[in-house]
Amino acid sequence: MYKLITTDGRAKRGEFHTPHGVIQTPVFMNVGTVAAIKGAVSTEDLEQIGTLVELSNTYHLHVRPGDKLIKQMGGLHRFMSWDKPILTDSGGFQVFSLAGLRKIKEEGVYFNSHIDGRKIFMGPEESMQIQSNLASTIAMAFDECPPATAERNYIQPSVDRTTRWLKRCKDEMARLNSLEDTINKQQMLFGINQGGIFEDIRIEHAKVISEMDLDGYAIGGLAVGESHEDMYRIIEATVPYLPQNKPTYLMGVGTPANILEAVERGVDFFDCVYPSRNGRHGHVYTNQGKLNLFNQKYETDDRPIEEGCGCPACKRYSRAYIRHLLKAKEMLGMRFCVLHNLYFYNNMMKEIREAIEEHRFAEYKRKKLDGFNGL
RNA sequence: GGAUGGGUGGCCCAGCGGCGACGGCACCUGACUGUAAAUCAGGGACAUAGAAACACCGUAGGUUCGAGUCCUACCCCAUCCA
Repeated sequence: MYKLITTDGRAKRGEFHTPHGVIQTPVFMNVGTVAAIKGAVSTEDLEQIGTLVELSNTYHLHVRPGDKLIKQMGGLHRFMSWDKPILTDSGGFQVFSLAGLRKIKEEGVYFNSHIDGRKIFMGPEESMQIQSNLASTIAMAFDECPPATAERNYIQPSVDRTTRWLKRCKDEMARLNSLEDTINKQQMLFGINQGGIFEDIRIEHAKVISEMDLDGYAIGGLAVGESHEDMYRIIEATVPYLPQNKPTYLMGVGTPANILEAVERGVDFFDCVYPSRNGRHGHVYTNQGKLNLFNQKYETDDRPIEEGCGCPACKRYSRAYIRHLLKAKEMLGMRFCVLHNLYFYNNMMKEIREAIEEHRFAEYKRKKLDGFNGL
């Protein structure tokens, strides 16, 4: 259940109530695809860096260790010892990212496993069954995420099929939630809007799926190669056609600047691999922009990544030390960078929530963007 | 003193007459958006921010249209013998 606390322009400050607790929005979900945030980040760490929601992936957990195993181990929450909300992505993104290893049909998608090449079939029903076994808080509908380069005549039939798949997802989810041995009988389902960079297709699709009374709605298929201008234009055009009494989730986005722009356009949920992947690659976020700690100029830099930052890395360690760890390929270096970046994102969302509550989001956003220096 | 093997970017090394010199590591730089990513790409042998020109394989000669590659001498390193 989504409760709107206040608005500031089109920016929304809300609370999303789930069986695993309340999610304060806008929120950034921390991505742990295979039930682990890459970079040796533990569940205790997540508690320290202010993580509100963890995100995992249907396709990846189905391939390894297997959703049935996770069900046998009591579900994803128990398996990874995390009792706050978990959102599972449906495998729809893998239709995009593993494009070379799959075939799309009306019934679903045939993948060749990226691990051992074996055939895996995933359609809407399979995705829901897997997510039900994982027992995540929120399940995502199984969609096709087409690339930004896709033309109208590819996008339209793809979106139509995604709509048909969504109906099948909804029916299957209802069936699974009513079964005796389902772990999370209150599993929620978010639908996904598609339509590439074509506003009319996006809007039409938003209208159709809005009538399906789902728990939340996502905008998918962005940040897949289109320009920022196109991305912001599509968000701005689409959000008003999604239910305002439900959360809106912009999938896979993005940079701190992307998030600020999208919050301003009414988005509540975000996720992105940037903070963790960039962290592993030694790129760290600060309010003055992004630093590449591999750069020689940090060799003897005794300052923390960011002065005044409350993350476990900044409270104690210098840029020079972390650079050394990274250069020496010590996992600790990556770990510090990932912890810092996730803290930075989680903390920025907290600041965003406060700014909206105090109706000074526009000013907050402007100052933040000025500081980022094009981040 | 003798024998043998060897000296090629910061390091390890390929090369066996067409090389303006392969590869790895290290170094420098960049990319990464619902994670096939602790990954990927680019750079540099002298010089340069980069490009062009000039230059390059221990040193000095020689043979050859052409030499890192063949020959001679010398210097250095390693191992063995005295």
